[in-house]
Amino acid sequence: MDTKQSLEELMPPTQMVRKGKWGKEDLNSELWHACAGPLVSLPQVAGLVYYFPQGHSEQVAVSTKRTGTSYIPSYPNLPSQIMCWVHNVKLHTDKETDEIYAQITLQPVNTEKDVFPTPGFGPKPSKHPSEFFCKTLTASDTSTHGGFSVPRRAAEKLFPRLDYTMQPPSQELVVRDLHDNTWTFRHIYRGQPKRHLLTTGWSLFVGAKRLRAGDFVLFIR
Amino acid sequence: MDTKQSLEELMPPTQMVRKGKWGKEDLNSELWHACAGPLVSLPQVAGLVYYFPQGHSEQVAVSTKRTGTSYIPSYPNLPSQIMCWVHNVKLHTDKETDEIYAQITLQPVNTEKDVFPTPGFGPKPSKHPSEFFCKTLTASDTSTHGGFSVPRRAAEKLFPRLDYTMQPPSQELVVRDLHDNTWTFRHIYRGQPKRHLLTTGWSLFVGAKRLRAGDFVLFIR
DNA sequence: TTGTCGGCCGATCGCCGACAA
DNA sequence: TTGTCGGCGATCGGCCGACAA
Repeated sequence: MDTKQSLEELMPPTQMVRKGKWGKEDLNSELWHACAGPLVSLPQVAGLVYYFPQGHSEQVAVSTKRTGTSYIPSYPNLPSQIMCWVHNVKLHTDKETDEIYAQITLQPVNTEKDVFPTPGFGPKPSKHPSEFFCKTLTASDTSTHGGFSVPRRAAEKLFPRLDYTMQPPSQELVVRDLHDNTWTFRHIYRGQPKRHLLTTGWSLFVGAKRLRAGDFVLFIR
Repeated sequence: MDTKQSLEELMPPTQMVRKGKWGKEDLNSELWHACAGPLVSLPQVAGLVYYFPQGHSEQVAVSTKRTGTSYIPSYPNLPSQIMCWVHNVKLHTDKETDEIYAQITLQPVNTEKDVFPTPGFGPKPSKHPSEFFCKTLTASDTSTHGGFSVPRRAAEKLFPRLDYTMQPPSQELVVRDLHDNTWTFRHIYRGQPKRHLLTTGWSLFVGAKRLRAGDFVLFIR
């Protein structure tokens, strides 16, 4: 199972956000979109969209692996697309896997005229964070043998600047995940050649999130 | 959370049964009743029972801790007791906590005459195992520091007899839980004064079942 | 009779730079 | 630049009898 881990830096100390409950809407919305990627944009509440029943049905058939007697009903007389009014859009994250998804409540309408027109319609682009970094975890990253190797650019762009007069330079990174849980990592710059590492605290995170090589983490500022 | 752990000895090697799926009905039924205790007896399928809606509603209200907007509906015109025909009785165990419960399917009837009479009605006592032992776990039992201290009477009555010519006397105990999972424990008789202990394998069981001091285990033969 | 503890030893964790891809 | 490894010290797991409740 691939698990996307998102990390958000709001301000020093660094914060990491993981999929979860939405306490601060702005914060988590940005994180959610960071995980979803730039190609995903959600419809606006009170906007008009087309709902494609067959496409949805096929998605459900693939994503739910039912066994035995259950089956997917088909509705031959259903139109291929249904104009709908967007009642509500709610961002979610799976509490176990941190996988993100959105819950969109739709109400069918016959024509556009059935809906009270609202100025400013149309696909408004969602806010995607400009400062982010995503890394696929290596075997060394998830092993109990050591910590997390931070790509240089990620550390320099997103993490609070280290005091390089220290020997070795290091700091405590306090980070929040999407569930509003906080995690503390030791960020150190050491080794020959020099590299950024997350050491103390990282293994707790790997264990709690059950991360495996191939999963990925996402940092945002 | 208190978790009841039941252990069943069928024949040497010793077996332990924990709440779970019902492969062998006889085996698990006996275990289920061992966990439920002697005061619990279930109605027979095709028998007649009285259903008390208010009592059931109060039970549900207590056991489900709903927060916020949900509420328990009340039906003022419902009779206090409803005569029912027992369609089905199914034994269950929670896969996470091993807590036992029964699912009883009822159908309301107006009078006894609506039901085709069957000879041999009445509360037939459920089979309760005669040879069993139950122990509340101590801090030492669940600690990572050591194993499980077996009460002398339990070991002598339920476990296969040790070969006391060995130094120290010990054997491998293979045990099955209610989910039909098997567990292997080293059973040894040692120490000064001598006592029965479960050592190797016990900590795996404690970890997998997330047992805490205060939970209890139940052995049956 | 049995719950808790100190002692002890081996396994694992986790921090380090070496080295190479 | 960064993934993997050997080295190593610290911690933890888990088996033992001592001791006392």
